[in-house]
Amino acid sequence: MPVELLKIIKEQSEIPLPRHLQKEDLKHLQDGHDHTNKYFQGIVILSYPLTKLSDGTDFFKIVLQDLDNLCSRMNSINVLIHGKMALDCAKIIRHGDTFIVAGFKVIKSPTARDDGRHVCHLEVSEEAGSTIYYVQTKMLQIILPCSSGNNQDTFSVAPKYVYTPLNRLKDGTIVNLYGVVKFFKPPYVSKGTDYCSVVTLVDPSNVKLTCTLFNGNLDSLPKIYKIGDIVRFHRIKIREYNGQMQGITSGGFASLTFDGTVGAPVVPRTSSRVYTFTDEEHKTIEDLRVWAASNVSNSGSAAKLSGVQPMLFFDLTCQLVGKAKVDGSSFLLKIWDGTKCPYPSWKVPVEAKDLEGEKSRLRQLRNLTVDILVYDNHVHLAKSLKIGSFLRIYSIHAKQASADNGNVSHIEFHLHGGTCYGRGIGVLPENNPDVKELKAFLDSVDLADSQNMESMELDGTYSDFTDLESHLQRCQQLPVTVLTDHQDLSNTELKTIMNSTAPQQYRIRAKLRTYKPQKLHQSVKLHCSKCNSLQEVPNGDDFDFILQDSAITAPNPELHNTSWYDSVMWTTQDQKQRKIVIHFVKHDEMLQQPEDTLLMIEG
DNA sequence: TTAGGTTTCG
Repeated sequence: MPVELLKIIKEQSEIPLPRHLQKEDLKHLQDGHDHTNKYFQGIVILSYPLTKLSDGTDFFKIVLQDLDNLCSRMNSINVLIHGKMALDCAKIIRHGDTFIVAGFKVIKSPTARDDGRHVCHLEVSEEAGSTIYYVQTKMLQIILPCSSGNNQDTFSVAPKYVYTPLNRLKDGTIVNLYGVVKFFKPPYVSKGTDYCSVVTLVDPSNVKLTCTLFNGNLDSLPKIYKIGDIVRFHRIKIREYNGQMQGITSGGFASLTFDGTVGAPVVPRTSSRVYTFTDEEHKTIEDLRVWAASNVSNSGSAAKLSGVQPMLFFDLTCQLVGKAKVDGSSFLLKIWDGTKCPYPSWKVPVEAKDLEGEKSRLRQLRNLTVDILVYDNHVHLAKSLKIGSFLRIYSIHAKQASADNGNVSHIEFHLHGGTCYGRGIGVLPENNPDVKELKAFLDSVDLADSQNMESMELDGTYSDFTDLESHLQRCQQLPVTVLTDHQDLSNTELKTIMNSTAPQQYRIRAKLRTYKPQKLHQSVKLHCSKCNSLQEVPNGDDFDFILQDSAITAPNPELHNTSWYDSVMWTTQDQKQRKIVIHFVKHDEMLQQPEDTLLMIEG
């Protein structure tokens, strides 16, 4: 769990907590109990000086009072904060503020008998995966000139940030800014030492800024998941590059990212342990959302597997079911999104021993999973992905592969190398709204239904019709064909007809399984009016052979110089002394300029 | 340092 310390300067009507967290009552805090996904909220009534433990760890102790249990005799609890979080908390905590903590340990309190507080205390640290949400109830009006050397037990300094609109950026400055994400590349491993993410922002000044962000820690780059997300960057360096302003990470760079949807909760995504977030800034986000709704197109290329278009690129939100190494430069991801790809998709052959993932799950979902082959720079990230995690894969190429070598035509999914068009893989957290929606959908998928799909394929009902071109043709047709004839007959099941004796008249409604002739040219025959013989139109190879054959026959002089072409004949200089005739086709009985003339060559 | 938006070619 990320460690966050949320500091709201003014009183806030609603504290933006992740939805999965539930409030825990003071009475229910007991050691040995599961407090996962629970938070405890209290008012700071006492804090002790920041100290160091014997092992050098920073240590800060506070006492929280539970407002819901004020009437009970025992209504306070000790909270012991360790490490970096102790330092952070000591800087900002004041009596009377609201302190909310999740991801704490509940330990028997050795001092309970003496201090009369709760029999347990809470242990809070980064290592324990704790998160603190901190609400400062009163704005401190005094801005101290310098924060170093302050009595931090008494005062905290709320830095006043100034944000520069994108049309006011100057070369060589370090600024704070807001922007709506117009384009982004999810973090990828650069050729240097860091992760890199490229983000293009716009704002109501209608100026675009492309930022190149580097950090050795993946978590420190902005957590952008889609076009239209809103970011707040602090301390980004502005430089001029190719005649345009460019943003680049500077030493103290920090970012917050917000969902850009109007009306969605304003909950920042960040890895910063301490950050300010005022009512004023809350308003800025809401204003930017409204502006973006009509000024930034977020009609990206998101698709479901059921909606993929061959030969196009698309973004997919999905769950990882399996993964396997293929070779040095490519890696296989088996994913599903609960929908069925309407085209036969390829299965990348891998050794069973190389395939990671729960065997029973892979088997259960095998008709709904598709293989995505990722290449080059994406391999490193792909390898690190956890089975079951939720992903957004950006700019997957749905490549149409035609039938050859005994394969039916099918669709292949590639995540090619490079990062053009934001190509890459992003891991979505469980609390992401799109993930929640996908999870709910995956839970609703009737897996028995997909098993039926499989049995259809096995008996050929489906596989005889898996030619991609046929699918494409079928998709282009109207979905319903109304037959106007024989309306007086009701439909009869094929089973009944098979068990009946001929002749009978029936009307059926059935799915097309196969048809003949398979190729259009087989529908046309060559007919000789003299001998009345009927022949197949020759296929490609036979046709070549016939042409070769005619090449050794001398041109027919009777066919020279007609009303619609002029003919010229010459004899080749080689030993074969072939006779070749070129017929220049006339247009309106006139010869054209040579470059405009249709030529027919004989011999 | 890295990348500096604008699809691979497996």
